[in-house]
Amino acid sequence: MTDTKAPDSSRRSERSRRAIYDAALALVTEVGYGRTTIEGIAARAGVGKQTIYRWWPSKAAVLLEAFLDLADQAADGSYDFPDTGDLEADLKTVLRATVDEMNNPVYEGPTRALAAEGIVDPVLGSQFVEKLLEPPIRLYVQRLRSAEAAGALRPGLDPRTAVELFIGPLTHRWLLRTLPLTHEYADSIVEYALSGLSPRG
Amino acid sequence: MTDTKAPDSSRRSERSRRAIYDAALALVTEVGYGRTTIEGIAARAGVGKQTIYRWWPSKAAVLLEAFLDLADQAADGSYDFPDTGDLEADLKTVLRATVDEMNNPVYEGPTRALAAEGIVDPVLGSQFVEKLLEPPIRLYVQRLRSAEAAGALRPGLDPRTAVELFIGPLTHRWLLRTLPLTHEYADSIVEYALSGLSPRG
Amino acid sequence: MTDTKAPDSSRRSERSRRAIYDAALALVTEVGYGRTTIEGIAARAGVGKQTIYRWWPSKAAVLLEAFLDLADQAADGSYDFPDTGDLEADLKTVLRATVDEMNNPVYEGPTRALAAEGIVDPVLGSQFVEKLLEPPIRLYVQRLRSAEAAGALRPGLDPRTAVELFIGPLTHRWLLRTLPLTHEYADSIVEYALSGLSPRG
Amino acid sequence: MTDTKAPDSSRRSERSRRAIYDAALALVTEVGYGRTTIEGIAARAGVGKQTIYRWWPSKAAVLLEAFLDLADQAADGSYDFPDTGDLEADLKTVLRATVDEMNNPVYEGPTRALAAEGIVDPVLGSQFVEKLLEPPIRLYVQRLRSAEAAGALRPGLDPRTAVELFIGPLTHRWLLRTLPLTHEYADSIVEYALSGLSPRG
DNA sequence: CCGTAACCGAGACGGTACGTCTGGTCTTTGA
DNA sequence: TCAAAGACCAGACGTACCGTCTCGGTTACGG
Repeated sequence: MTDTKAPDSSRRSERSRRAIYDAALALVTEVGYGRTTIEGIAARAGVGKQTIYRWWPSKAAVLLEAFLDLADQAADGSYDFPDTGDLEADLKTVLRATVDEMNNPVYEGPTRALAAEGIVDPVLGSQFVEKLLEPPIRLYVQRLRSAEAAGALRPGLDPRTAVELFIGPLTHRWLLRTLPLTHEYADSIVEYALSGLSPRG
Repeated sequence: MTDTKAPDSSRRSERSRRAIYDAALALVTEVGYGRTTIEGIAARAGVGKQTIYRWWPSKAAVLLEAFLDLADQAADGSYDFPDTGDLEADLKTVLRATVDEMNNPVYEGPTRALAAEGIVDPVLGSQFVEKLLEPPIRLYVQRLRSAEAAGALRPGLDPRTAVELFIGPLTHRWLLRTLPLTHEYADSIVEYALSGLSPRG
Repeated sequence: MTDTKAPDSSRRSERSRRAIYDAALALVTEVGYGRTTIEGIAARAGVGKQTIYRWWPSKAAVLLEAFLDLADQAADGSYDFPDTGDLEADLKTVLRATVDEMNNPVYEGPTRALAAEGIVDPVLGSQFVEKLLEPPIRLYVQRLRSAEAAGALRPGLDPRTAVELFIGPLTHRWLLRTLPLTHEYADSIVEYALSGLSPRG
Repeated sequence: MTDTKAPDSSRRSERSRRAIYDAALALVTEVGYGRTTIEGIAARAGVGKQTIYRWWPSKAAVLLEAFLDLADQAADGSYDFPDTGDLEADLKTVLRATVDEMNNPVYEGPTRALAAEGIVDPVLGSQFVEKLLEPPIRLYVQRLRSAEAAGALRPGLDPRTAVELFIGPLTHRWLLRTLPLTHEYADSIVEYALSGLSPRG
């Protein structure tokens, strides 16, 4: 046995959890992920270190939950994907919004830190993907299916692969900072992906 | 002035540098990036810690150089991009090779570690991009220009954006581990990007 | 404020303290003071370095306490000064014992090291004097006062100065190793100091 | 054989030696013995480290020589001991001068440092004693012999032991800082030692 | 008068230890 | 009965010096 005891989650202090979330997010934005330490979070939250170790396995896990909590509060369940009937316009709307989010300094720091951690740590990575990335991707897939039904897409395409044709390039530029992420770039991606690079017959 | 003194690189020990590269790569593959320490590298290389700190600013910088050195040795100046006249086939060849590299456990560990570090540290990130990513991208751009000249591409496309339509989705799957990276996926990306997702007129 | 935090001494681990004392004394006798390091003490005591730095400001301070602890154990409260009525004999007895102690290799190493450190570091020096040197000196002073009352000493002498007439020369030979420290020397000191160097009237 | 080569002292750079002496003394008075390093001396003297290691075995040896050189310059060969015919007065004159020297901050730092080092390192200690302490002691011995011849001392006394009755207590107070070193103390020592502590017959 | 052998300044090197910081565990204490 | 507080073992951090070792440059003999 490694775990001597499993903590009783019903007795968990809501107060402490909130304080830990707040402290973690504040520290990450103030000093960056690398200089954020568990000791620092505990001190700032007015909480014993053990209270953190009891409930989370790592600094990244704390931050992921804190970030999800933040996102939940912001989202109010408002998750949806526009469907005006014009696929190209809808995709541009969403990708431009994504670009704005990626350029928003409030989210950028923590998200980069989590993505980086997830790249190296598969367990965290899968949580990151499942909880943060998959939900919007599923909305893309839905929208593409409806477009296919409406004859706005070639039939027989794999929707997952198609989605990645849009978000792959964006993520690439964002993570690797090769070139600036702009609305124009988002528009180009949509146009190129829909029309194809080959000359039209 | 930040640096009070710059070391005299003409007196640098080639022997030590090589030993440090070897030790760094070995440790990263054996115990992972997170558990690789500068002390560990120094000990394994039979080198004083100061010899590392004298020449590199961080663990990541050591590893980046070590990895570049490794790549240089492997490459033998063989960098080129196939140009058989068949753009689609050439792109598939290259993307499949990229997939193989990304799945090769020898390169995967250090590359992920460096990418992750670069995501969080802009200075390292720009070096990572410039030294590892840009060279192949420039070959893509060349190939696309030659295709455009041959009438195999729609005229007026931005070649950088076009390149990212291919490598963006691949990088996305690789870094975020959303779905397995296969040759089939590489082929699909090429086909989708060239033909476009919209129904052909 | 210099000290940001003072550790809570009520939660101090007695186990660690003992282990540190033992390790420190063992190392000093085995390899000498100069080659005794805080890292070495910590390793030998099976203790984190911080546990030493938390409670002592320096290697010398650790050793002083360890040595005092050793002396306390040895002493059993047995501190006293002979008073047979024969001042000269009593002084010879005590000075001969002091000579024996100074020649005892078990005590010599640590004591010399502490004395040397105290000579250079006034803070440590005052502790060394107060805790190790003063107690026996006070016994001398008492004995001399009783001798004065008994008419065995010239009246009006400053007892501190008188004491130093005995222990000063001994300490001088011991610290500076000018000539060997023998019982004969101790006897001579007592005789010379009591009778004076001038011809008797 | 341990030393492979002995350096050729005839080719030694006088310039470097002087610069090293100056740097060593300056550093010791500025930052103290403990924080004076061979690297620091070399840098300050504008000298390669090897030039120090070539000619001296240790930091203490450098400082001892530097200090002897300083003393030689100050002394101008003026070494002598007053002999007015009044032994008590002569001794007080000399001891008061010694007290002044011990209290002189210019000499105090380096001398304490050397004494401390000599206490722990027997080789250095014997050099310290032989070169700095013995010469004046020999003058004392001479003066005491002349006093004995003049009938100012009890016959048959061991002059070395007698000398230590004077300088032992002084050294004791100086090194251990038990009580302040004053001219009055010097006078008392002379009086007590000459007349003795016992009541005069 | 010209090599050659040494010292010299400079500083990179393999190391050791420093004192600090953080990770994760274990213990005590107050509410 | 839990959580705050924080001491504990462990060990990496980056720095400072150690003493050794080249490396050119510069004297200063000795053939």
